[in-house]
Amino acid sequence: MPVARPEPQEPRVIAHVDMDCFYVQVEQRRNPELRGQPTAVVQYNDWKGGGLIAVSYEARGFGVKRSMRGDEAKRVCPGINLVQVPVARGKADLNLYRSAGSEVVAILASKGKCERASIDEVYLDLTDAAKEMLLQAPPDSPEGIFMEAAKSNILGLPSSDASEKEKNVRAWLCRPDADYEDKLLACGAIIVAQLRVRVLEETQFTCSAGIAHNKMLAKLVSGMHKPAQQTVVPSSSVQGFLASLPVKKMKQLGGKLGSSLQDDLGVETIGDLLSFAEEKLQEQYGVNTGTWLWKIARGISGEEVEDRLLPKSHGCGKTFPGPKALKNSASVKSWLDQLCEELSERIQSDLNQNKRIAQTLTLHARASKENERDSTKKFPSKSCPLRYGTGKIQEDAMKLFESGLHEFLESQNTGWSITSLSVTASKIFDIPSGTSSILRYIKGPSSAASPAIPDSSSVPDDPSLDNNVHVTPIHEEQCEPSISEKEDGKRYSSISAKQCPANEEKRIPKKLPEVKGTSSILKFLSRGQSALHEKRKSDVLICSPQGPGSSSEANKAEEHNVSGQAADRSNINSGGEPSGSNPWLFNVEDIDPAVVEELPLEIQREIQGWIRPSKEPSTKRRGSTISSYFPPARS
DNA sequence: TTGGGTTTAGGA
DNA sequence: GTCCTAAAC
Repeated sequence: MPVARPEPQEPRVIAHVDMDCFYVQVEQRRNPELRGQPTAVVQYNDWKGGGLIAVSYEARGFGVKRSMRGDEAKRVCPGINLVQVPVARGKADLNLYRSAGSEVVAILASKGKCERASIDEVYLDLTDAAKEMLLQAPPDSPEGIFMEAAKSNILGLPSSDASEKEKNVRAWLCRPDADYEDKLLACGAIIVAQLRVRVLEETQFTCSAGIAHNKMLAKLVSGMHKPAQQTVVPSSSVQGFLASLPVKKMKQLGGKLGSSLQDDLGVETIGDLLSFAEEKLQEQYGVNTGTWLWKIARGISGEEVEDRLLPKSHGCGKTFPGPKALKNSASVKSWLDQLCEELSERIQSDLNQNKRIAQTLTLHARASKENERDSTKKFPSKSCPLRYGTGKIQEDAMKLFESGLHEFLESQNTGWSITSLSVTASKIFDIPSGTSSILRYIKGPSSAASPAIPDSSSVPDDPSLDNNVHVTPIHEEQCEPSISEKEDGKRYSSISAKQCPANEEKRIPKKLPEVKGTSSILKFLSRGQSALHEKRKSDVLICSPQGPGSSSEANKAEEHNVSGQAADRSNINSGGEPSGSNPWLFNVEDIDPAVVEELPLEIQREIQGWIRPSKEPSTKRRGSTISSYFPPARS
């Protein structure tokens, strides 16, 4: 349910930028012969020609719709070019479009706060830039307005023909007698026009945009004049605009809530909402949603533009419709392996390129039982701490699946079939710059010179340091946690030394001190050059993923692993290596527990306080202090 | 076979 | 914290 946010007092300048039929444009850049032609991007094509996921404006002219199949599109537009989404590991591979989206974001983020809203949309908060322009170089003459800005659409600005429209727009954009708000908006429109031109020049992609005083209005109009145009919403035109806007067009009202508004309250347009008291809306939809509805009817939306250029999670999934449904563990496993392979690759590049670590692995599935059409029961999603390494992710995902399947079947002996599978990596945190690896903490700065693929023998102890933990890199399948099934069905992971050949000589930790209830741990430790209490800080990052079975309440996980990662190494696994071989990720099972016990008490206490961050860090500052990233440990 | 694959958000 | 649903593109 939507929630109203407190709105800032000062007027803001917010833009929503939306790429025009983005996937098509990406394909047209790859193959310029497709430019100007009716084109659509389809994924898969064996069944009815594949599903359309993007349609060029030329094809739309023929009546081609996104809801169509390839065959249908061919029927209404025989000349259409159907381009297939790349397939990797038996599933659609969207990486091409993701990276094209990043190119655009990189440009749009240059003028102010930028929020990646989806693969092809961003919000911008241009308030500061607009104020700056108003102060330093306000638009003053109609002729001085450059073309792209002059082609803007100003909501509520009347004009009879095209040439008069442009004249009026030019005049509006530099009206000396305008309100402060309108002047800011005019500057915003100019900035957005400049940005859109840059996007086109540097990526060959066109986009459309909305410019308004809040996200809601910017979003509502960004698609109003497409393609390759922008629309401005002056405050004076808001009420008139909303008065006739069908409720379903409003973001958040496209589904059940919007239907309920129509069916239960007889509300057809946003304007119709004005006749309902806030209290009335609250009793119908709850306090939060009620207030939200009351406000949007008045064009009020306090939602802020988040400063975030990267996605908050990574997921991959695939559906297995009808006859393709998976009916045994072996086929589930092989598909899960494929999905996990892709996921692993993606979180690995996120780590390498963006210095971010994901903490949670979640498995979703849809299932039905044999003989039971419309089995109401849902397949429960399951999650666990995310451990880096393709093999580990595959292993953990399969365990999650099995656990979900048990619950789904409720010990009935019926057959089942899986119609969709997906795995998601979430709770992603920045590794702040200036951190060094667990190696550096444990072994001192010299360890930075470790070989690309070190093993325990190549990382000799340094007797000059009082800390001498043995660390070996993760090798795929090298150290396998054994999962034991208890009577209650809960799983507990444990590790035995003999399963970990590289550590035969070492004692494997039965448990790492008091890392309880957590899935993964990110924690800085401070230490001085030689003495741990020295003021000078050289930060150490440690993250500690466990596996399935260790994340929930009654959990008595007996063992935990830690992986540390050298964030400040420039050549950190550059270029997306197979995840299992990142020499800068370590598992705690590879660390000699005796050494942990030998750590200074101060550090041992720190370790005992390790706990996953309870909330999103309060700020997104990079390189800030420990406490601002990680709230104080509880227990 | 419900456009498929993702991503985000809020509430229980 | 986990899991679910709604919604969007």
